[in-house]
Amino acid sequence: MATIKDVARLAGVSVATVSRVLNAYDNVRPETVALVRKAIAQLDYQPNFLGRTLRRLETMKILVVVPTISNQFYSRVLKGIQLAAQAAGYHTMLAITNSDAEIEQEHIGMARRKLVDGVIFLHTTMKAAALTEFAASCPAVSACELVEEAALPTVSIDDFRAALDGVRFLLENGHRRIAFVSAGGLYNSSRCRRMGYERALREAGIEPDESLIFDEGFTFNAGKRAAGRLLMLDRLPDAVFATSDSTAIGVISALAQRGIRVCDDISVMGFDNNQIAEYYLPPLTTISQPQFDIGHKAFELLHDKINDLSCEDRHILLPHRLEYRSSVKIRQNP
Amino acid sequence: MATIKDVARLAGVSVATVSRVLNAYDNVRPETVALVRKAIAQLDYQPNFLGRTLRRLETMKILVVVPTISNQFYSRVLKGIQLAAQAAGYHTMLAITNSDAEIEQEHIGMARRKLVDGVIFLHTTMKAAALTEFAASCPAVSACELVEEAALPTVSIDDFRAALDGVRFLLENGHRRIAFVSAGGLYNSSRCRRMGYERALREAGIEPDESLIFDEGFTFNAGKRAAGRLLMLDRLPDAVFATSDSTAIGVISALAQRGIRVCDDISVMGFDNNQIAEYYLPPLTTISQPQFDIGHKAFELLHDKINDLSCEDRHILLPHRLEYRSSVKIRQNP
DNA sequence: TTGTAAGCGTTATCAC
DNA sequence: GTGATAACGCTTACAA
Repeated sequence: MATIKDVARLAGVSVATVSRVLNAYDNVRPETVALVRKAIAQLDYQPNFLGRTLRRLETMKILVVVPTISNQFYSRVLKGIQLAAQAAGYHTMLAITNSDAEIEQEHIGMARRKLVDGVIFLHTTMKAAALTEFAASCPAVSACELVEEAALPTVSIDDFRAALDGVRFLLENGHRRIAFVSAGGLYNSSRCRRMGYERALREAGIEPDESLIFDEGFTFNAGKRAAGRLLMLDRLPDAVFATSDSTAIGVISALAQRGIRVCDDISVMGFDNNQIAEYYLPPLTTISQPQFDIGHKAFELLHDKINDLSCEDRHILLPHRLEYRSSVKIRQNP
Repeated sequence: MATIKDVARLAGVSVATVSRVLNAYDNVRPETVALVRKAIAQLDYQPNFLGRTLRRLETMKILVVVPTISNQFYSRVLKGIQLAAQAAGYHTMLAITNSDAEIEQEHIGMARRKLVDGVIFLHTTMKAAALTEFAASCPAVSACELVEEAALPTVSIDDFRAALDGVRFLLENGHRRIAFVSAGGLYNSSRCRRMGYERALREAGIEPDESLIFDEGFTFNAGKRAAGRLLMLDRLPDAVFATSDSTAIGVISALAQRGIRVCDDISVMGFDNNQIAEYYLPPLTTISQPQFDIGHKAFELLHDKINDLSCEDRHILLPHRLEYRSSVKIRQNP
């Protein structure tokens, strides 16, 4: 493998000059540039970025810490991050944690060992104090989760508001007994959504009923488990508000096996607006999150931090949107 | 940020000794080890891996080049890779190409610039010659695609055989006019599957009919487009063999909008066995690929190459399996 | 058992 | 404009 020295020797110049050419400095004679270019081509030389990295103490890499990539929600956010990162010349590394706090800790050691310039957390389970401590030593951003007390930039939707809107929609359409299927208290976003759910009920004069609240996780299987528990109730609720499309689908699929048809017998609402929400049968009513934008903005915030560790921590809220499809029975206006 | 020098100074030893302690050499006096450990703790020292990386000329990183991560198939393969890599002390980087050859080329430059120790391609669109050339300069493995003529290790299922089995199953159950919906000639795996499809038909004395073959891609949308074209035929086929679950779902969903019910009116078979195949309504009959194992094996092959570039190129075929679910109408035995 | 010093491939700071 | 040369943080002969 040719190095910068080989190029310098062949071109009859110093390594400093080669470096200047490589980095497009403008204080090199055009003839010299040509000479160096020729040597580079002749040797098929590719700069070794490790040298530059060590010298500059920057890796041009970021780490994205994500619970899973099996859910399309994360792939879309990742795509937003990746495109923004790429445009800024950064490469993206991925750490999958399965929401395991220990694995999460292990991976963020990478940042401390200078393997990456910054970290984006998606739906982290880290608590405010830990996040603050970490962010003090390394540029970091929390996406999808707004942890108000933590001192780091965040970008997410307004989860409270989104759940409020969703449940209000169900109530407006005549559904009164509404079950809530969520990932539980592990995530701040889940807690906010639950508060939104409860607020909407109380607004309608309904006291939240613990027996209608199911914390099972955010997977297909979680939905299936929740449906199993729903079926053990004395009577089915009018509607289910699920905090992810996967969970909603798990619920619908399990109910279908018992011959219960969604929309006719019970309404189900999802969250995220993954592609499958559109293609499922029945298509899912869901709260749409701007997944790509969340990712894009997350990188932007991180980039700002990398360039200036002391810059202000912004908390960005992006808009959600209720996407109506036929999994929810609506009141017919006469 | 403390460096190895700071630790050495504080512990009153040389940097060489600190390095020995860090790398757990056994020729250091226990008292000295203790001294160094104390200094490390006191300074909260974290070794900067860039130094080691440059010195050893190894990054302990691999790059996975993948068309998309929106399809759960890839997330599962990735999980297999990542777990195997992690166990061997490697970190995983991700490059998403959208099957764009140019983007693919750009990313593999990373390997040449020594940013990674090796590359795994998932469903690459690179041709045999290009793969061979690349693999000659950098440890590389092709997963999901068996490119027989290329000189690099591969791991995949036997795509010809898998399609053969799938279509035979449809034929055995009385379906005669069978449409084929695939990603087209871009991938070698698609070509093999098509050959399997045609072979199965010919075995049954049926001449493949070009008007029943649709090359639209492997997304939900591709399935939707294919369904649009299916509906323009004089009469619907008995069954559809789709080469991915997403495509199959796209087909089913679009047909449903026209009131055509899968299983009763037409049978649809998928490929991959993503989770959604189990949770869809109707649940999908599909060819199951051992996604996790493909990923795991791919890393194993790459690891062998990294340790010995001259090691033999193995072509590993992993077993597939037909998963029967209700999207296919089966012949009732009397 | 420990220390000295030469590198790994770059870039940056000086001189000239 | 260009060239020496010192750094970046670490590992590893070799010497002691």
